[in-house]
Amino acid sequence: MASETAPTQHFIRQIVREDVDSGAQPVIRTRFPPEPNGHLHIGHAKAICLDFGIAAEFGGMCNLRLDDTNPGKELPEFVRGIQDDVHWLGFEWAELRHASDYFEVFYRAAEKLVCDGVAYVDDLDAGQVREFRGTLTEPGRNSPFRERGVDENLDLFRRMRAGEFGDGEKTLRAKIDMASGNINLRDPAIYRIRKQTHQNTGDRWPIYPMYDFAHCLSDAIEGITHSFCTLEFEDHRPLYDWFVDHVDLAGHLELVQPLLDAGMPCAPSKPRQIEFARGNLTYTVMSKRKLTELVNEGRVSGWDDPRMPTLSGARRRGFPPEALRSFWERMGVSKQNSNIDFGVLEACVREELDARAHRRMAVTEPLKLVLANLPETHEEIVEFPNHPKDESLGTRALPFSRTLWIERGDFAEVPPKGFKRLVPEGEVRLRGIGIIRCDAVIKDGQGEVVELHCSLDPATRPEGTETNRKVKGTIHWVSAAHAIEAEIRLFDRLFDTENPGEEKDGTSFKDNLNPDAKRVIRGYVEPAAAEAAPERHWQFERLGYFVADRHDHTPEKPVFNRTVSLRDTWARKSR
RNA sequence: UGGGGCGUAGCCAAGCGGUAAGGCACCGGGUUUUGAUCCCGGCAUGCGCAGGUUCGAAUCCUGCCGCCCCAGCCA
Repeated sequence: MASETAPTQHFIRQIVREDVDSGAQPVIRTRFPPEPNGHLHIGHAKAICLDFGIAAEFGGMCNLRLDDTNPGKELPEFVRGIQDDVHWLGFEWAELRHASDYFEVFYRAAEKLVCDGVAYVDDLDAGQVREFRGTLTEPGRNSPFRERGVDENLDLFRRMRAGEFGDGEKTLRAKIDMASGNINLRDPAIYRIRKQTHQNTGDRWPIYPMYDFAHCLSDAIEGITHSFCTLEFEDHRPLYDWFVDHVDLAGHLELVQPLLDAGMPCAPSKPRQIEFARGNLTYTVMSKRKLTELVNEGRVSGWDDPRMPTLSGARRRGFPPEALRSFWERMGVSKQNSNIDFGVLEACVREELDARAHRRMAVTEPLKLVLANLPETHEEIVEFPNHPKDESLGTRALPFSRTLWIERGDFAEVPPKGFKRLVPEGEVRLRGIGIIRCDAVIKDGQGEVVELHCSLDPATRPEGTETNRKVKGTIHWVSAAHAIEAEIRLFDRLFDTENPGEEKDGTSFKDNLNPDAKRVIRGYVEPAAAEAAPERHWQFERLGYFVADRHDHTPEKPVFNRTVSLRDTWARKSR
């Protein structure tokens, strides 16, 4: 396992720490609250790590709550996907909830606001509401329906619930302040009419609560102490507090009775919303709209395409969940908008995989190499360690024979300066075998190198007298007669510009797609690599980290995805 | 003369009045049967700018400048 660096101090940890130490919040409760209207991506992983991580760190609990208050956008397929992704990342929720579990409570809470005279039914349509709202610099005006009496409001609201009105005909609004500089406080909508089937509650409700109303009350219902969300909700916080305070679930437990009756224990809290900055990554996009476009237009094979920044894509690509977690831990949490270098993530992936991926040999661009001084029939099995540093990972049997495949790039007739691999008349070490010398270069009619004839120095074999003789290069190989042909999918960054989502000067983010982000080739792998179970990670020595494809790989027809290449200072230098 | 946030190295980020942590990247060097890993060293006289307070300021005060978010019956 990769070594965990000390947790970086950040403001959220400090706040929670203080609340715990002062006794203000002896038990920490958090929640991860996605809307089930799409798939989770690496950006969501930051929130997941924070929500679940803080709870775990302070001995508290974290719920998974599906914020499903807008029917029509939400699908059961997404709620399943979200659960899978959170589990895969390595977290377990205390309770799985849906905001829709609380619809009855929300409704009662809304009736309470009506009775308290701080909510009213408005007949204005969407366009009129917009006109009355004012602008960023001008105050809004009161709706003509703002001063309706409590009885009329209550009657109207009940009829909204009974389904007597059509979509958009009426809304329930909070009576706050149409002149507020904070537009969220200009009589925000609490309920809208939407006669649409809901993914969890079917056709039971013709009206649905708005996010601002449902979210804070859901938090309170679940006894959430610290409610983390992203920066754009900062100006919603006054409204969050307004609803929590005016509804006052803790002081009106009758509102929560439906939950108690349903056997859902409930001790409402006064949750505190704390905002942090999202984490963006270079060379990719995270917006749901853009990701959806890539999927729908067939630019990628699906939500779990290994090039996608979705969690299912990262999984298929071979990014270990531990790497995603250590990545976000390393990045910290702050309120500054950021654009994190994709290389940091890759470094985390390499760190994790270096520690635990078994080594195997594979050749992606084969060139035949014959060890001419070995007998035609020479064949042996060498025992080779799975890891250069961790002996506990054991060994595997590696077949070796007279005819091998090596990497075409490991031979050069006219070597560039600094080249350490095989050249005519030159020597190089064959990994795990010994030192070979290139005696002859065989070419075809076009002058293309098709075969190398080499001789193996027996004294440099592991049991020989000159095992430790030094040569400058070591190359990898597979035995031609024993190697298994495999499909190898070489993945790279999805986009070839740092900020593909910018779309300046009328360009589309899709113009920045990296055409080489996926290359499918056929190569050869040693038998012990082909045997892998799906999702097994290997390091193909000198090439990179690969994973057996979750869906397409079988030992008979192996398919490996390149997760990330090895760090390559040679390629960088010779660039 | 709308409201809310944010400015510390190329990218993240700690710092909470006592003299700029750490990671990634980058540049040197060492070890190495993976040009990997690992190990050592270098990388902000400087914290958006300008003033002020103080023995002492990235930290406090004032004024500027820059960037982000908000006018859904989305979340």
